[in-house]
Amino acid sequence: MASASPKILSASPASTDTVDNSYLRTLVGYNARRASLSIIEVFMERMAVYGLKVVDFSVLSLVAHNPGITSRQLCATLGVLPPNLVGLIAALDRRGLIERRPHPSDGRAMGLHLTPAGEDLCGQAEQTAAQLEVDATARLTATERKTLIRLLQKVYD
Amino acid sequence: MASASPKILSASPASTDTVDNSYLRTLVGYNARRASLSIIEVFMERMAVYGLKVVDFSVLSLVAHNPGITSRQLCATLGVLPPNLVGLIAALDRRGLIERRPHPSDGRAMGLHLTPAGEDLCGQAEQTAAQLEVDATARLTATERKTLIRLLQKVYD
DNA sequence: TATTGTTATACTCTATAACTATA
DNA sequence: TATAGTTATAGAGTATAACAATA
Repeated sequence: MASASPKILSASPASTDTVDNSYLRTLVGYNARRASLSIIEVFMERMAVYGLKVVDFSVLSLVAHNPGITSRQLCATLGVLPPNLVGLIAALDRRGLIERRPHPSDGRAMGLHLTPAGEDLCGQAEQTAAQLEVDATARLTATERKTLIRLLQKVYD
Repeated sequence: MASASPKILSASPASTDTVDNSYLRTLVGYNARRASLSIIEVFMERMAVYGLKVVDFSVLSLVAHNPGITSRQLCATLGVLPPNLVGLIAALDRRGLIERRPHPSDGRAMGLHLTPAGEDLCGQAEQTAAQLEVDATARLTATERKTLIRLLQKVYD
């Protein structure tokens, strides 16, 4: 965005819209958060088409690749607390995307499974996610994208 | 954490604590969010010593490097909405860390400045942040850390 | 005694509408 | 008319405590 009337720019540091954030930009945390938010933003937009929030997508995808997974395991994997997952699971159940079946070996737990409708929606959503990722990181080459993922995993693994 | 009794691991996919999240790990967004959260977690812990939240630190640092900056400019730079910055600024003012002076050329705005106490605290916090960054990304070499920052900025710039 | 799933609830963060005073 | 700062408020996200059923 080219700014208008740059004539009166004086020596005063924050006079117009020029803010010096060069120090914050030296911090990994600042950059990771900014990049994360910019990708999540696109994620939210495109998942809204399916009526899914980001965490809904994560749940569907994990259930798809781990049929019979329990709520407790989802919580541990996604960093969500059990009480906050209850309503989310119930909503996906009500929409007919997942099923809660009695766990084969633990009477307390429920095994989660995708319904055919859930399989279908999850498949579409995963394709959308793959495309979205490329779009949201369009300034990266394929190699850079791989490097970025490798370094990010090195941080949190 | 070594898991106990791995003997009874059967063919059932999500029987114990083994969850397959390999698909999610192919997504930049997932990895960026996980890495971001793991760094922010350490950030919160160490900033708590100064009674600062992450956003408080960002505000102090931006005011330090941009004396006279306005609330509006902080909002634009940090992605915070104006109503949500009001209480935050007021609290830093009450603590004697920043001052709100009338803006020299715009009667509606207030220019923000650090007090001597604010300068002091911000300096300490910035040093803590620099050390924290290295600790929170200890598995990265200095070169990898630089590369990571460059790629993250390429995503959101 | 410990754990799964659940309810109720509180706290924080983020978002929207509307007002005031200045531009 | 538009913008800076503010108030009030609503909504989403995240947190803890406690309970019933089962291990």
